[in-house]
Amino acid sequence: MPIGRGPANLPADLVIAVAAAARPLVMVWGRADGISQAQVSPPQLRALVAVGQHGSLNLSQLADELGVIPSSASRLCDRLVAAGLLDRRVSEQTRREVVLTLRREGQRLLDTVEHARRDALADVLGGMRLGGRKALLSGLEAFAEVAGQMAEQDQWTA
Amino acid sequence: MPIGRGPANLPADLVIAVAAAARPLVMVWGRADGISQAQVSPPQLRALVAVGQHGSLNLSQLADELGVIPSSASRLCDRLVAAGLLDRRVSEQTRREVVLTLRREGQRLLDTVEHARRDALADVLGGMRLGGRKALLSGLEAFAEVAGQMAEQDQWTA
DNA sequence: TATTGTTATACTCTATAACTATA
DNA sequence: TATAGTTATAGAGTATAACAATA
Repeated sequence: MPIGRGPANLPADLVIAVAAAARPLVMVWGRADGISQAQVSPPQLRALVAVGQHGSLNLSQLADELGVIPSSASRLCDRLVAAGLLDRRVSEQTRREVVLTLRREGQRLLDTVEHARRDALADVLGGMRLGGRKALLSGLEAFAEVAGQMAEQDQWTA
Repeated sequence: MPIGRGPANLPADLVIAVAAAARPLVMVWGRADGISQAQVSPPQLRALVAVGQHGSLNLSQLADELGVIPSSASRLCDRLVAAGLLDRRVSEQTRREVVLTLRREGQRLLDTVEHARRDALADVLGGMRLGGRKALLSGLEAFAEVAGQMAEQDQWTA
């Protein structure tokens, strides 16, 4: 068990309840990705998101982010470059690495997806009471803070 | 705009904040799916989840649930049946339909994924304060209730 | 004739293995 | 020699189109 973690006397009921209650939010979140499928496949969208979040990545980093091997990531980039969504050029520092960045069209696609995601969330939030919205936001922020701390810790550990 | 919905005077800031705060929860949720990848591909897992949630489905219903065409769903089922996770038999009522149900191994795989999901959530929940956990649960439940109502409404509309 | 499902074909995603180029 | 990336090959996922079987 990782240091400073573990099921710290958590009632099992709470975990089960959160897992059940979170499903609709996850489904609404994921639905927005669908509007990009006319232009790119789901793996291609994930690649664009990964590059967008980091600003730029090399091929191995992208493969790690996607949980695939570099070979697969390379082929994925072939198609994104061909589609004009991604830029792949040789690094000027170390000429055996490549630098992946979003092209304008790629960023535009991510913006479209993010906009659709907000619309989908707003659709539900609009039907909630003020108290529910406040609880949701503060609860998600508390979750995000702890999750972020753990991600940092993992980075140091690994 | 659908009747009784729409961005009902929602501050744009709130929507943006929720969209940003929800991302870590969605990521933690999705991470659990990874443990199934030794046995099945992501699309295969989605198919098992869909069948598991409905108890049984015919091929067209499964295709609808997955957002693919029946042809693709048919091929997907070929492999799940071959893997011993899914049962496909001709309906006794209408002999041109098939009835898809989980086999014991398929249900066991879903249970494993659900368990991993709860572990991943518990890992973060354990690092949160009591107030944060309460807010998260009540907020998610409020979201889920509204999302559920909208899903019902859509079913009648469609 | 309309509905349900399967099969043939082609393209994408992926891993394994073998390769080239750089450090 | 080790690292970064690409290419060849093969199996899985998908859509389009054509088909068979049932209602």
